[in-house]
Amino acid sequence: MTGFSQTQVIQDLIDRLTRLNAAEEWNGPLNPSQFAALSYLSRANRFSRAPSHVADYLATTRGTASQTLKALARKDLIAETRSDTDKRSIRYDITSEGSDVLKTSTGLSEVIDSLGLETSETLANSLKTLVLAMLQHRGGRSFGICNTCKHHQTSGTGGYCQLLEVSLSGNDAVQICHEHAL
Amino acid sequence: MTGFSQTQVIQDLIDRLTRLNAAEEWNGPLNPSQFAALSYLSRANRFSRAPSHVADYLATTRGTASQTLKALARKDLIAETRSDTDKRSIRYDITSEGSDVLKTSTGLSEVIDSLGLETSETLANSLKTLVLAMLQHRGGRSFGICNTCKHHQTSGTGGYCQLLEVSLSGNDAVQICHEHAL
DNA sequence: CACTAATAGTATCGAGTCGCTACTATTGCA
DNA sequence: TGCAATAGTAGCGACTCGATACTATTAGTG
Repeated sequence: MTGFSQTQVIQDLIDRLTRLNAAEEWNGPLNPSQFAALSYLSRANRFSRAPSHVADYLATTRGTASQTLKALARKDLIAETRSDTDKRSIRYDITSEGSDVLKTSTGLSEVIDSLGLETSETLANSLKTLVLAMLQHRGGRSFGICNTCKHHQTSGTGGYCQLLEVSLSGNDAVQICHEHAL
Repeated sequence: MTGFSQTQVIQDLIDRLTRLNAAEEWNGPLNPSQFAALSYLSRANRFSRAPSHVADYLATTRGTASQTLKALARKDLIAETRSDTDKRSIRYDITSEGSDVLKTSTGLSEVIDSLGLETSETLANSLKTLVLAMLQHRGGRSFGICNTCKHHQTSGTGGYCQLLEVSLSGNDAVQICHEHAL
């Protein structure tokens, strides 16, 4: 009798998109969680590749993230490096095998590519708004690109982070940082 | 060094949205899959509540869908009804307990509600385009609302389906049908 | 400087997803 | 009548997921 509210419609669309994407992401040897973690590690800078950062980014717990990372390490797609300065912490770097796995394009990316410029522009903006609102709602970090951060200082080749007090390579500066703030 | 392509940005946003939504959907006694299946059953008409339809809608296999539905039935959130005409097929109807579980609002719906009319309108349209493209890409059904279908005929109180050759209640006509076509 | 708290990571548990293969009924069709 | 298609399920192995409990290590405070 009653129709559906706009909120319900959107929620349903997101749910379906989620499922379709997940079905598509069972790509090769990885499941969606592993794929997401691997993809994150490939784009995060060296200060943001610890299990706890992955957990934050994937909106899960440290325990679960730890297991997922161990699974990826078992497959030699990532390699673990212990920190010198803090003996508790670990950093996972992507291996060349890991990079190769990410290169195989998913069904989703093909679909997005076929969407047309204006449509994908609108889509990107809508999604950005929604994701930011979600993050704010649950008090999560936004994880932005290093060189768009208020702590970033340009200097010669790379840059400098005023928060961590380290100099940044050109590569560091264009990757995702967990400390990102505006 | 290199930036990110628009496609990559969108794919990442969808991945994050997926994870945030999934984290939010571990609502009460259900996991995301169970929640999605229950939600679908609450909105599907009586011709569309079989395990295979759920599998189609959730973009998974019959085996997995069967297990998820058994789990929901064990919790008395849905009840199974065997068909009289086809002794192979089963229909799962939502129980009142099941409806109650769906009433608890998720974090996602709260966020969408807070988004503003214009923004949510744009979001809905973008998502619709993307989901339809995804479905087309993988050859899935669109699962539209019964009374927007080309087989639907208005008649007095409810309607009539020319494909299934059955008369429809007013309730049937506003629910999701797996046979939906334009 | 010692002691307590916070933090980083992990192991383990139980329930469940997921793709897959194999299997049983039942129905449709030629 | 017989064979193929269809509907649903069981079981397998790998894995996710939240939760809890645990070990190191580091930070902060008196």
